[in-house]
Amino acid sequence: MRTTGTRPLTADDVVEEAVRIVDAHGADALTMRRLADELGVAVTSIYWHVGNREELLDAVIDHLIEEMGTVRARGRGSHERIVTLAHGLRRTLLARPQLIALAHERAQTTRMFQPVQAAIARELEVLGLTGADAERTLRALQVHVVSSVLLERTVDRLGTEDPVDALDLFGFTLDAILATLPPHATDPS
Amino acid sequence: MRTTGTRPLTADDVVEEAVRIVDAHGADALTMRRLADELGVAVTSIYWHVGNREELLDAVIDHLIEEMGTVRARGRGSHERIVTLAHGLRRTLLARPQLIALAHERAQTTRMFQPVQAAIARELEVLGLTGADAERTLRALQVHVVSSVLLERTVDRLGTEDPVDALDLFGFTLDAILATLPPHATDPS
DNA sequence: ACCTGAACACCGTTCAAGT
DNA sequence: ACCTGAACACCGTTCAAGT
Repeated sequence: MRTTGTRPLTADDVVEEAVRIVDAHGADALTMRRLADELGVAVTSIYWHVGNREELLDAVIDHLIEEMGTVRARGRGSHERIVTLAHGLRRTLLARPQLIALAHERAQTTRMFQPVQAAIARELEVLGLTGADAERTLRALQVHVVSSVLLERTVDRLGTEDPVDALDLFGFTLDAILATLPPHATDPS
Repeated sequence: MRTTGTRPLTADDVVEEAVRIVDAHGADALTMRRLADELGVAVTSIYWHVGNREELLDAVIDHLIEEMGTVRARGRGSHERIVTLAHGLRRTLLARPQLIALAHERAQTTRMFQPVQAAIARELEVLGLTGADAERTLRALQVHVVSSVLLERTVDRLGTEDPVDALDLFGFTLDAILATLPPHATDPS
């Protein structure tokens, strides 16, 4: 809630309140009328600041991605560093289920991968992977992280008695992808 | 459109018309009023047959999955047969974008994997994989197929100049997963 | 530049009433 | 058993009007 002073409303005020509602109650709960109420303003004034609901939701995605702290690589070997980056991003994203749902709805999923993209590309270069090969591995990792997170957020409970743990499954395929990479010269393996 | 006779409306009539609308114009276009109009009936009569919109959408998913033809394994080796099953399911699902979107929205994604589940499990058994190990590989393949398809339907064009082909990417990770499997005794490798 | 109320064209759902 | 119209409580958006 913005301060109750006489300062005029800004687009940022609107987006921040929208983020608050989406975070707390999901994207469906973000109606223009509710948003206006929460801001203590007429519905129509929202439109002056953010255009319409579509544009507002895109702004909300941007805001949520910016809020995500930087994911850091750990360990010495590049394989290990990539594993920690992938797991780190997965964890960070799963903590923001509304972002995941929203980004998917609005076909903006790949933007969720950006916070680690450069870091992983750097590690691939250390491994001597460049050009099309690096591109392909990078995309494979992107699809794996983003889509796993996408799916994990919507699993219907399977009929099976002995459910496989999602984290374990994530690591399994991640390892399989990394096994296609060349071992690093200074890798202690 | 059902025949214009005096026969009373059935739940199947409603679901079939709903499938038609979803297939042609997407799930958003499926409003109770439009559906009623298309059936030449009052809105309220829909509720008598299918409960409400939620239940109707679940029925639509069931219908769409049933409509999907059986995916068949090809080739002699189990590795090859699993590859063809995975690719076949992927192709079949991608031909039904509305199913994918709908199933995801309604947290029913894993049902899309059912048409090939038993067939893949059989191949894993041939490879000597049983119990928890088989379960894990099966789930990894499920996550891979379903989530790839999920993501592929919503890719925002990436900024990169030289886009990696989605099919190639799918095969790349699929191969990586299969590389973790034991080679079959009678496999001609 | 910023905000308002009224109005339009939609939604899903309920319910009492008809045959 | 099956279908109806009226009504309720919502939506997003536009637009002319205010300051």
